[in-house]
Amino acid sequence: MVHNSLSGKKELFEPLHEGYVGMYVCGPTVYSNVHLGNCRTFMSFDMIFRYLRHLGYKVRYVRNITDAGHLEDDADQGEDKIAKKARLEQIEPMEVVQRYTVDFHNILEKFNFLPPSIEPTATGHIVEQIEIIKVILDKGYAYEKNGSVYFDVVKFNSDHEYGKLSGRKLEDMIANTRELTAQDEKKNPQDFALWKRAEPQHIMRWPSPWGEGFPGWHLECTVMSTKYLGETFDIHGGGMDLKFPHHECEIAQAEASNDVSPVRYWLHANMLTLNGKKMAKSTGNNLLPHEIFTGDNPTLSKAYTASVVRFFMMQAHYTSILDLSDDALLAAEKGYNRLMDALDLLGNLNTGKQSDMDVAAWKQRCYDAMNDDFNSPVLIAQLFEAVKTINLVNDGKASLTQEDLAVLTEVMNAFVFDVLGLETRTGAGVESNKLEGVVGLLIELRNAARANKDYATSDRIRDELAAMGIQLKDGKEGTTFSI
RNA sequence: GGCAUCGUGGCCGAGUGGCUAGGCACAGCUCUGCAAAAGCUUGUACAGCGGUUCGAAUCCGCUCGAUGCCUCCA
Repeated sequence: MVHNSLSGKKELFEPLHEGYVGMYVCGPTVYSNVHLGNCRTFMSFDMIFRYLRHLGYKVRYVRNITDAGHLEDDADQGEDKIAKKARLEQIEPMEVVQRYTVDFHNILEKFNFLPPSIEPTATGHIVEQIEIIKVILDKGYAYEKNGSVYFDVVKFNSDHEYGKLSGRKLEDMIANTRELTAQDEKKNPQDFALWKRAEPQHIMRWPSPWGEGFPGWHLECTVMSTKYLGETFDIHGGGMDLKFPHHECEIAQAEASNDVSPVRYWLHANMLTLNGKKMAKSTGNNLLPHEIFTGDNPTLSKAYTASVVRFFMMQAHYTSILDLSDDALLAAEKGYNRLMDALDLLGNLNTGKQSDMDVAAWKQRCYDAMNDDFNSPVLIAQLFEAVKTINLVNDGKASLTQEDLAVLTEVMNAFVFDVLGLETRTGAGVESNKLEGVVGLLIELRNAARANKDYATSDRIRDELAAMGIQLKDGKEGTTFSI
């Protein structure tokens, strides 16, 4: 079952071709550092991609990079975002693209994203974009004006339905349009650009039948999705904010050129807010992904690992608004640690003659959760049911048969690592090995002091390490530490 | 102003017509030289007001509030 934005309901998911899934997700416009909310969207689809693969589907996952054509405002009067940034920073447009594409990939790698099957760029598909504009022009759903080509929304709406995805009616939109200045070229304010004439100072430009220019936003997604997935494909994803106008325009372009509705299931990931408010650079209520890893932001009390953030995001359903705050991350970190502690125990549990847990039923509940519109929070609740059992078995208060433990281990690993994409807490690296040695020595000294009842010394070691942020944990099998 | 989504216990966050979500925090217990850590146990909430129903957090209506889009932002 998936939630289809087109119908507003949960529908049974049936791929177009049995065993295969085509999925397209609107990628970033690479003109600045990737937005944390954007990361959440991609993480949701990464989880969906992972789960579909886990179920055995052969998935072709296409996520584009928009490196041209995203105009500054939807009145289509603005300037290409990338060109603008390049001008401001006095560098080549492709230098901007390169810099932020690399940043995007770095951040996603930290979050343990699976790479998509294809990651096409808008600039790599200028020819295809020009071709589709010709088709739309031929069919009469677009018009050229002074070297620019606009999509004729009113014409399209006369024999198609514009606004069906976002629940808007063209008449309402016309009634609510503000007066915009310099709206001379478009027949209607709702029309959007397929091709924009490049002004003389514009540095991103390509030749076309209508003169030198650059493609309009929306078009690259239509072109690249149909090129790699076909005229109709299974899943189209993106952030909720792209529902209108971007996805609406994609539907219009595809229907105008191919006469078929392009997407069977529209999936929209909801927004991420920060401390209850939307993130915006202008208000300072903003948090960059790398600032979470360093803790270098006024809203955070400390740094968090990528897996903790990922766990935090997976604890909310992808269609719900999620509010990020320091308290919420702190809580998520503890829950994540508890999950990982249990996973560590899994390898050396004693098995018994009977099981105090119905592992088969539990496994089914895990799949039921994910089959219900990828309900990762319910899945996590189930995983914690297993954590409880693991801890009880570890304490000798419950038992599992060898077979059940094997199933439990397999299912836990599959969901935690393969589907949710979490990673273990690794302190790998030379520096941390040294640190481990040093702290290990201090632990030895402290335990020696404790054996001698020299508590002044033992407490001094413990408390001073604590002051440095290193916490000692006395367990049954000895003392461990965490930072 | 229009459209959309949503308002759940101290906090985060599932559920969506009758049966304990889960995590964090708090409390109690176990463990411990004392702690911390860890483990176990407990906690009965659904914005407000009406309505439908044998029964509503869950459906309908209204009010209030939030978030998103409509205008750059995922």
